[in-house]
Amino acid sequence: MMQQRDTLSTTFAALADPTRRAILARLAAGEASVTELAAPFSISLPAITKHLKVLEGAGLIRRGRQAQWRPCTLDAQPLRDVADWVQQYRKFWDHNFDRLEEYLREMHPQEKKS
Amino acid sequence: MMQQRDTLSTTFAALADPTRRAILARLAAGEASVTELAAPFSISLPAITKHLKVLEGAGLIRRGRQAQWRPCTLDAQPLRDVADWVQQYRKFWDHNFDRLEEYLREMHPQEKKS
DNA sequence: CGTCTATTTTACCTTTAGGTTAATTAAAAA
DNA sequence: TTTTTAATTAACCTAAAGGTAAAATAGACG
Repeated sequence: MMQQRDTLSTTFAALADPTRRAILARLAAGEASVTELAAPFSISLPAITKHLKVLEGAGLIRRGRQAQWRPCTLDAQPLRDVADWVQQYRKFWDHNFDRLEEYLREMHPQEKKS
Repeated sequence: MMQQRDTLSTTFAALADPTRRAILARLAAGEASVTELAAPFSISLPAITKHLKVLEGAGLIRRGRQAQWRPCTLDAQPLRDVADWVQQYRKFWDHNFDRLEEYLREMHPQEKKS
């Protein structure tokens, strides 16, 4: 019933699976092929392919071509949006939030927050 | 096929819906009843009840009782876990990450990261 | 060409997510 | 006690998520 999801929903949905988060963690260490990414898991290769499509659809990975391999690389940009979103709520758990925010304003005066 | 999800997966799944994120945003402004939370949306009350159960299951809200009302309040603790998780990837988008991390060490030497 | 390796597509299955309407519970209030 | 307001439960529907096995595609290589 939600045919065209907003970006943040797509990102969160992609992150809501431990296999996919493990794939991202692996890619943080560098490029990897589908078979390499599949190795730690007990699920089938087509299942991995599907997970990779979800991650690609969320813009969290990019895919290349080298012969018959499809090397995957991490793209953390959507994670930045997640960080920006969640940091709105920081004041609800961190009482030192105001000091941190002040620091960020001083440190990166050019980076405007929405 | 995933009968008992890990905490982070449950949290991300709860956040993967715009209605639920809007409910959290509303609760950031303070306690609200179910009817109040439902007001901005065009979906039925039972649907809201379900969303609230998902949020409660993820530990993102708590529910009280006042007469026939069930006031909801925000609990941002799981969002802290999200922030901790996503910040692992900060170096992939933020080149000033190292400086920020250093600052955090100086500012909050008592707060250890996992 | 035929074959091996890497990956995807197809077709299918089962469970879950998100929604509905109608009925029910709970508490206040007339 | 009956009614009104607030919210949930029950029963149901449809679509999407996550998985499978088997077949198909793509490219390297003997």
